[in-house]
Amino acid sequence: MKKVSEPTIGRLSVYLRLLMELAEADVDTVSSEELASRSGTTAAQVRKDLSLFGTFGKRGLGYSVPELVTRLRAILGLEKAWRVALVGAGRIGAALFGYENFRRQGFNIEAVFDTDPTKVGQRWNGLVVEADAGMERVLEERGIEIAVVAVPARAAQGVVDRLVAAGIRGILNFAPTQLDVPAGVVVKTVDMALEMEGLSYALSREEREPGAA
Amino acid sequence: MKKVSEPTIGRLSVYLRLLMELAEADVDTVSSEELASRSGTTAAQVRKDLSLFGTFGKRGLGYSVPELVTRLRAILGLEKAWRVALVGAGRIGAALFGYENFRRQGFNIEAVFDTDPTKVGQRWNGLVVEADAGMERVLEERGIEIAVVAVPARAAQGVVDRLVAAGIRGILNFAPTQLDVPAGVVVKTVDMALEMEGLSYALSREEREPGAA
DNA sequence: AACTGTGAAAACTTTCACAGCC
DNA sequence: GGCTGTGAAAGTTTTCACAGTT
Repeated sequence: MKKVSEPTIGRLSVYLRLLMELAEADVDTVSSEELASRSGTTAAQVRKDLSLFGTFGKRGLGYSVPELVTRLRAILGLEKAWRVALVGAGRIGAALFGYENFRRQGFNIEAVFDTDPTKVGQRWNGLVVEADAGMERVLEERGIEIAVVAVPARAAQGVVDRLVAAGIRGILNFAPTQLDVPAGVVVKTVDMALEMEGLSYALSREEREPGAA
Repeated sequence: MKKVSEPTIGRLSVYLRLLMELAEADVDTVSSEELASRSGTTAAQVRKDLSLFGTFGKRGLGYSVPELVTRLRAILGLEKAWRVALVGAGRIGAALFGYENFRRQGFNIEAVFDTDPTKVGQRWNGLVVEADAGMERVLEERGIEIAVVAVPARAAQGVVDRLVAAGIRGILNFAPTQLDVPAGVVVKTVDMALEMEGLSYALSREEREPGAA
């Protein structure tokens, strides 16, 4: 298989979301042009992205919505349910825990950890917040595959080292810090402050040089 | 000025964060190599990124930490305090409201809106959650410049249209949906489900073809 | 006629490599 | 000697444009 870029994978996720909406509305065929306009890209880009994984469309017709949903779910590894642990039961952790879009795509949070003794023992919608100290054992017992790290920046690398040692190979990181992990472990960082600074840059540039995008 | 790419701006934010840590630790000089290794990029990339905005370093020596902090803050538009409104007082809104890194970089949340009558009137750390209906007036009265949209996907476009009509030109969007805005309005979307699907893709690919990055 | 799949071209981003300065 | 600033080269991603299929 050819090499597939990060932005391509992001767009595939977007297409999948749109396709699921279309399927919901009983639309059964869609063109690359339609997918493009709904996802803010171009028809050629949609076709190129999909063509990296096979030929799913019918010339003259477009793509079958149900088929493409199935294909994209397979490509993105969303046919199985992933077992997820949440490390850090603060506000960001709570937000994620309640985030419906996670569950819907098959990401099941099956353990929550925190160091704070006042949080340990709390019931979160049927799950009990567990002490950080027993994390490794619980991860193994429950076959957790993905961890969401929602702890303060200074604690993040330590947590990640323990997760990696416990065999976790996928990490979604909310701590605004660079994380070092060995090859074979995948980290995605969600950095809200960084996006906000991107806005700040764009807005102040518009003030300085009106007309710039 | 030359055109500056999105990834460059993201890296500048990362450099700034590192530089502030270095300044905290009273380090006064740093090389591109050092910045690069701490931010997961290359020395050439650091120098190229900075050189787009001026010549800040000293050959043979490196960069002055305090000077570079000042310069980057100016470049990113972080010298002023931005007035921010939060639309949606759910869990994601609450997480953002308490997020220290926002406040620290000068993003001050000065209004919170929600449609839910049980939320309206709640005190959030000194701020009162206000009814969505009065949003436009409050935005204007308080001179709000940036809005954070943390409402359900189906409500997001409607909210954004109202924000744009009220003169907001910068939006940080947490709703997993494509938003249409006129030219001159900047939207950054934080999409956690999308990042999670990126992890799913990477992990299931490793299972299928071991050894792939 | 409508629309996909895809090589080739264009645009963009990163890396290299070295001259120039401290 | 150490390190920056930067043109030129390499690599990557997007767009174009059209042959091919239904």
